[in-house]
Amino acid sequence: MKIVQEEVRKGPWTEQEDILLINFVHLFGDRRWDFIAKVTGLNRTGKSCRLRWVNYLHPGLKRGKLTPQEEKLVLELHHKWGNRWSRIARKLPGRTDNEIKNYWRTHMRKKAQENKRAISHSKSSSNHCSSSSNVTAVNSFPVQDSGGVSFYDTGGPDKLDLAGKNQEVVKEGEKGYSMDDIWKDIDLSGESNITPINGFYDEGSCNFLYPSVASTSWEYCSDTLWKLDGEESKMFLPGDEFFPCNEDARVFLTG
DNA sequence: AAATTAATCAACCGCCCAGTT
DNA sequence: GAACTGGGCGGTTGATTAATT
Repeated sequence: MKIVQEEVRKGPWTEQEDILLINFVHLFGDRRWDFIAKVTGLNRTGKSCRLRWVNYLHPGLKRGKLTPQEEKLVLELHHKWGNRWSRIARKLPGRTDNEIKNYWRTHMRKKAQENKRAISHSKSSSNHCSSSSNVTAVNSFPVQDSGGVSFYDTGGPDKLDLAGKNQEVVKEGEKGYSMDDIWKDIDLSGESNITPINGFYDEGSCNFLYPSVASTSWEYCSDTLWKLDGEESKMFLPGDEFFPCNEDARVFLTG
């Protein structure tokens, strides 16, 4: 008899774990993550389950690269809100905060490198520069360095708000690269033609809602189980042997 | 073809906040 | 009102894949 409690599982999710999680989320909704973590018997934390659901399993998630329109929107919204990824993500249907965060990271890294190159080139080739102030900003751009403060943590207009939240008030400019600087930087590299995308999003009309989990529907589940063909998907329906793998869940389901 | 570097993605960590007891 | 707990968020890291040398 095994008495020692299994360690909490970490690392990549298996397909079976995914399927279990999907099933239980459809049953219990996407709120009670600790409970779900327990009843699934996955030995994952509630947080881990939530993350997996939100970032990967949620129906309606888009796959693939951001479209140019989405990229524009991200830039625009980041300009507006800073690193409020989840907030930005809400304006991009089907995209997660994680995805946007990753995109931004990549994007800004690329930008920094491009600028670095451009500057070193302009330095060596000539000393006339029409926008020296921008160059100063760009020069102070700390090129990606994992650990320490992220160079792309620009803070944005919400900086004070965030700083207060994190109890680390950072004066504008002390980090070397303010939000304005980044925008100057982007201007420099020819992306200044970002204009508000009318109609694509607006504060009041963010109506992109995934089908309510509470109103569990196995039809919409078919979207989620994209990897399964009809025959396979049958096996994940409630009542199937694969379904409740945990005693708690069995009790819960059968009453 | 192998090695190296860059880009991307998925997941964890730690902090904070809101709700509950 | 204090303590506790769960969920959400942003930051960071590690693994994988793609591109380049």
